[in-house]
Amino acid sequence: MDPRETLKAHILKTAILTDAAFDYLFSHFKLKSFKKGQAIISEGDKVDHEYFVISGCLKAFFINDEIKMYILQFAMPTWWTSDYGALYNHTRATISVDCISDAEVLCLSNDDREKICSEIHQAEHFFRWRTNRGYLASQKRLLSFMNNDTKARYEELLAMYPQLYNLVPKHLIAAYLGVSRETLSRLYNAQK
Amino acid sequence: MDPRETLKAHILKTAILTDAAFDYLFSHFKLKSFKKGQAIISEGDKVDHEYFVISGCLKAFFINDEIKMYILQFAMPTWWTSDYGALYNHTRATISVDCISDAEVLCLSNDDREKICSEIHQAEHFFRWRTNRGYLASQKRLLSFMNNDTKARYEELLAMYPQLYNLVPKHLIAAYLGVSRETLSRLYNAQK
DNA sequence: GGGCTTAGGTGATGTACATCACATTCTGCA
DNA sequence: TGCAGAATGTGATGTACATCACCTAAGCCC
Repeated sequence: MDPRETLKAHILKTAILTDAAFDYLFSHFKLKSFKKGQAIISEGDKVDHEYFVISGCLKAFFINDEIKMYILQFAMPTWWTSDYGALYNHTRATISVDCISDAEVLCLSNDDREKICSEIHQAEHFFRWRTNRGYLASQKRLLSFMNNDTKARYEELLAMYPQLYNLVPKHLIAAYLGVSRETLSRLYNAQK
Repeated sequence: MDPRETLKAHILKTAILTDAAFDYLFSHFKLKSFKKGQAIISEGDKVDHEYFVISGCLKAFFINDEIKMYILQFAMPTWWTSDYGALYNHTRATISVDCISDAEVLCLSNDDREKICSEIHQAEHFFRWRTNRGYLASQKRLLSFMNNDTKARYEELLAMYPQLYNLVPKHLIAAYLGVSRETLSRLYNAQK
């Protein structure tokens, strides 16, 4: 769970970096610890960092008309999260991020990412591939939304992240699936 | 509508390239023309190219259990499309691409893209930003799916792409919105 | 450890949508 | 130009889900 080694192993899966280059890159990250329930990005905030999860679990979510919450992403260790729309377009946060459990994250500022990307070709390569994976995951989820009913999406989610079942309260799973907590409850309590 | 100038203007919005570098990059693209209705990628195909639309309109879609079609993307001029999952993971196409109207596209192979990205840092930069924009669009659409009803999504789509209303048959718009053609028909024929 | 907050279950009811069925128009092409 | 197939409209009916209302059980906190 060493932050430096976690990030290093993660990046070296897709990029080739000398130790010196990685050390330089790593010097731009700041380690922060958060408590369960603590907010990292709140709606309306200025957003200038993205976050790499070392331990714990975050959620990135959107709240509409002050009532309903939709979860865009559960961020587990080695996942990246932020309000990327706000981060890239320099607008205020519409997506919030907070901690489902105590968590440690590595923070990287938008400016530093762009600086590193322009200085180190392989860093740009890494971030291209990371974004690409995010794009494919998002597209897959979109298709699943159009194509599958709630039950199928629920089973798909648990098959992909079995830890979630114990880690995350059920109403948050409902908010990820885009259904009411009542519907989710009825789903897995149904006879058969 | 010169293909070379269209691509050049598109790329120079996010990357800095000398004329020579752009010429080199451009030499890897092949121009192809397609007729309305013609398939570019069919389910089960080996996928090794992505496509930059010069003129016309394509659709990228998924068909489930041989019956229902879901449209992931209408690709208009200066848009990129492919089955990126298959392209990056070297698997067979699950997403198909075909032509809604006659179309001209520039084709770039996966190998050539990776080659260019490793040779030209600014090309890697461009493709990172392109993917990033796709990711943000996909995330926005996902949120819209969870948060808005069909009518709101229909109006959102037409506000963003007014040309679609005349260019694209309504049952394809329904397939993009993820509702039945009947529901869409009733929606905009409703009194008021 | 009593009370308060949060998570979760369950019934009753309403609604947006799918589905099926069929009618009507449009369009391309032999 | 006339016909086949595609696109579109519309009614009747079924269903998955939301919503509201209320209940129980499990943290958590001074």
